[in-house]
Amino acid sequence: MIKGIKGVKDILPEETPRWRLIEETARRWAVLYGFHEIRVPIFEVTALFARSIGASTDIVEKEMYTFQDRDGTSITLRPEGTAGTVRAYIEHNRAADPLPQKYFYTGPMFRHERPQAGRLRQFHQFGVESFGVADPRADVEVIALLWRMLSDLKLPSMTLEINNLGYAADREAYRPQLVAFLKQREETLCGNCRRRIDANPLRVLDCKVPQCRAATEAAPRLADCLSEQARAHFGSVLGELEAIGIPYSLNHRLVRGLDYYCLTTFEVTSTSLGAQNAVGAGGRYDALVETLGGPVTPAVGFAVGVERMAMMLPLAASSSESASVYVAGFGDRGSAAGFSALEELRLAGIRAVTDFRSGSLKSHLRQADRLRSQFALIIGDDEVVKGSAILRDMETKVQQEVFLTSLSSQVSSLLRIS
RNA sequence: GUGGGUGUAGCUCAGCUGGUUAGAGCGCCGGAUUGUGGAUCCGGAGGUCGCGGGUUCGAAACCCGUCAUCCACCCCA
Repeated sequence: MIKGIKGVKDILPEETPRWRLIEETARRWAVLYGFHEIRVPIFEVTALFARSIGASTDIVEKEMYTFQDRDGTSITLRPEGTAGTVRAYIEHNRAADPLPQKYFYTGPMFRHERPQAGRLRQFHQFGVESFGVADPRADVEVIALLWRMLSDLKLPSMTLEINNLGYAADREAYRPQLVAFLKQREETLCGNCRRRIDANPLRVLDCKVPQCRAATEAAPRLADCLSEQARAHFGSVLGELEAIGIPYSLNHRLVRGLDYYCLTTFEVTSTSLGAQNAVGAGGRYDALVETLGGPVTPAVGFAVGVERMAMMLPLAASSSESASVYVAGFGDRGSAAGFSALEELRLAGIRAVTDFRSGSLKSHLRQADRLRSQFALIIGDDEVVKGSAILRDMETKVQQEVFLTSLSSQVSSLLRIS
């Protein structure tokens, strides 16, 4: 048997209503906040991701699905959505358009990781990117959208954590202080963190190993090295969040795994998720557009994991999609008439189904019951002779005769009454 | 990449310290007087016991390997 690829899941019909609820809710809120949908390719030239996400990040180092195109160019399945959106923004010279440049996207992302609860190799994100506005209220707008969206879905036990990463120059000033501090306690750190001291010291602060946490408790804080502008920016973000009633908690250890973030970074987690507890995350990335060859453009955005949101939504929340009419045609003439009636109802916009395998009225009604149809349209040979059919209300068992010549109009009016 | 758990019917699982034709519940199909569903009763279909070796008179069970899957580390959405 040919099976699906490891870490790549089918989303079966039982689950798709839940997915649609998530996607429709996200879309509705994004539009409400003035964002417009963009659809970018799921694969790009490898260099795009390497340059934007950061060469020394885990994603680029070991998690990308990279392969050679037929002409030898290196192609990568997108591991996240920001890089492609920024590429499109630059390529189509969207900066020349004076309208607010606010985009949202949704679709599959790919990372070669070991599958786990809430972690897949093909997973889905919904994300937004807001280009061109350095004002802290742009950060708040994006965070508010994220928070309102998740609240609307009534996801349980969510917390918003936020931190200030400052500008690149701030981090350059801070880095030697942190490295010096970490080198002193190198012995107490986990192997991973020892390697990080040189590669990406900020990440040590985000390590979950208890010894590392304890060792970095007294570490110098980035917050103390921040420039006046960085502090001011973050201060207004927090102020505006309070003004519009969005609860947050400061987390000075919060360091995102992608290199392009600066100033505001945030993450929404839930305790009801398991080990992979991040529902969504994002931040400001003022240098990325320029890094990728575009004009200097401040930007801020976030992405949420659709699977992780789905995990927290009850399966029962899915709306029923049962048909209104089950057509029970039986006998030689009856089943022929039933097949015509089925098509006629559908052309009239009535959701109608049948089961071609069923030959007896009994098995038809059993199917109608199982499919939770509102009505059964019974057509046997006797009815065909009379030029009529019987419309049975499956719940009240009330039956009514309808004429085959005016079938769809009669059925629609009866459907409207019930 | 590193650990640990689990692989028996479509689904959830049982199968005692190795013993004959591998089971249950749910689901599915059919029947219980002639053309009326759900409940009940009866019957039926459906399984290379993940795969490959080995031990044994005999393996679903024990051993080795392998694959898959789940959870955790790591990392992140």
